[in-house]
Amino acid sequence: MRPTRGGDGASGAPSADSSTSLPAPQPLGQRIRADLEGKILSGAWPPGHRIPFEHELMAQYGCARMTVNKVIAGLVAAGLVERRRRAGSFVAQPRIHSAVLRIPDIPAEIAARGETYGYRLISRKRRTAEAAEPPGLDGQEVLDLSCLHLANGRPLALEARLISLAAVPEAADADFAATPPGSWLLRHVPWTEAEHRISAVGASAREAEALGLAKGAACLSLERRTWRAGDTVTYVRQLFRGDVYDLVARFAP
Amino acid sequence: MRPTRGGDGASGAPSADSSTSLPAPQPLGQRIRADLEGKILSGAWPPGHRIPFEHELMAQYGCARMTVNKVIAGLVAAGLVERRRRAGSFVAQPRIHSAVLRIPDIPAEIAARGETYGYRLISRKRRTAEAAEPPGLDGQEVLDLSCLHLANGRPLALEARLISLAAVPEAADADFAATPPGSWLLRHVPWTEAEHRISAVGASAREAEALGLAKGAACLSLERRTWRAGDTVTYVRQLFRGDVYDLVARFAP
DNA sequence: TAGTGGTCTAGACCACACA
DNA sequence: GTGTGGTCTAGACCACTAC
Repeated sequence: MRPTRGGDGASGAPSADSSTSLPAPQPLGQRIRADLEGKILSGAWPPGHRIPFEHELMAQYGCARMTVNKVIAGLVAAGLVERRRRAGSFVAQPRIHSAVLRIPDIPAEIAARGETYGYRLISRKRRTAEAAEPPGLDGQEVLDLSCLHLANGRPLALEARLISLAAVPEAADADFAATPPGSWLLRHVPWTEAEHRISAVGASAREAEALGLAKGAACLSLERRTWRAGDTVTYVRQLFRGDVYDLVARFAP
Repeated sequence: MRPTRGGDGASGAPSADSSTSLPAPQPLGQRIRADLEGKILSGAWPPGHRIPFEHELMAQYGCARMTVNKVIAGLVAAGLVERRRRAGSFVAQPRIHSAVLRIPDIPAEIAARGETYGYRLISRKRRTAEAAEPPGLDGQEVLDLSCLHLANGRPLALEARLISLAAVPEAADADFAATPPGSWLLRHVPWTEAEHRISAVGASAREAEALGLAKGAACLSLERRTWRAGDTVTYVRQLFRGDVYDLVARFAP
């Protein structure tokens, strides 16, 4: 026995037939993972196809069941595979349904575009949220902020934000005249859940003026509610000029 | 030794002291996972905090290292934890930057809302894509489809789609008069990558007429390019009525 | 009822990063 | 060196479920 990698026996023959002189420097699990992913993503194993049983893969790769089990568990976590007891493991139906949407901090986004970020605080009020307002902040004391994000000196987005002072008391002392509230919150508040709503709306007269647009011009509205342990931390509505801002999501299963 | 769950020793006493008559029906790994997640999501362990070493968790839960290793690997896959050799494992910085955006099939989306789905094929042409067109289909033969999605009989979205006949030759024979191309493709074509672009635009005269809107009305534009192994499979632009359609993304780190 | 995945163990050797 | 995570093993018992 010449333990190639593992603790004792099994040798784990990295590749039963290393036809082209591959010393297989890659961990065996990763090689199995790459093999299975390749079969699935190339379409060789279409959705619904039953992948080999764990004991078959064990024999095929000459490894322990734990090894293939961990690999398949990873594929399940990645949404590529579904498992059913007694029946086997199957290639999952691809779900274009979900995509990873990058919603960067606006300052970071603008910097990434190579433009100069500008920020202006429009108003800052401390008040009690009313029942009719969108987030679940009824009756709570909130900080009500309005601000403008600029790229290369031109208005890009108008932001209206409520911060719960019950959830984030430190916000009362923060200097939002210099720091955008989004950036400040990202650094100061842990959160457990967020909901985004993306829609297209025509700018109101007031909004159009702030953004330098004509009334009714198409804008992208991004609303976000953030919770921590069931309590609403903040609600924000960002209104982007439709002519200069897109959201892009790149997704690989 | 009374092997409660594990193979041989360790006993793994599901709950060393079942003071309240809890038989701990939950697998130990899931309990550890829930404990660690709770600490992270509640903010008790803020971003950057070092979580206990594997050998510490082993001792704390009285289990094998493989068990805690698998748990932490899962947290890494979920983006909650980062690991550095020799240094330890750390709570990852939360990234609001990315959210899981559900982009369902339009028929499924409408059905989920409790409305009746309707579909109308507007045009179907077979032609050669020109160089100036958005996707990377220059010079390829494509199927050029235009169709309308309706909810409760009212127009909801206008769809323009190109399907590469090189990548999907079967599409030439598909009956898109009855089946929306998106649903057909989901069932027939594996894919490896997709890119979405979401923007707000004012409807053109032609688009406004198809959707029953006034010219210039704000619409949500969803563009999607889908690849398989580097080749563009399909490009689609769906134009939703801004007044009746939102995209919602719910996200937990 | 038989066979699948679900979970767990008590070790082991290795690579790597830091002191 | 020293200690961390990275990976792997050769078993084991259990729960569920399709047949």
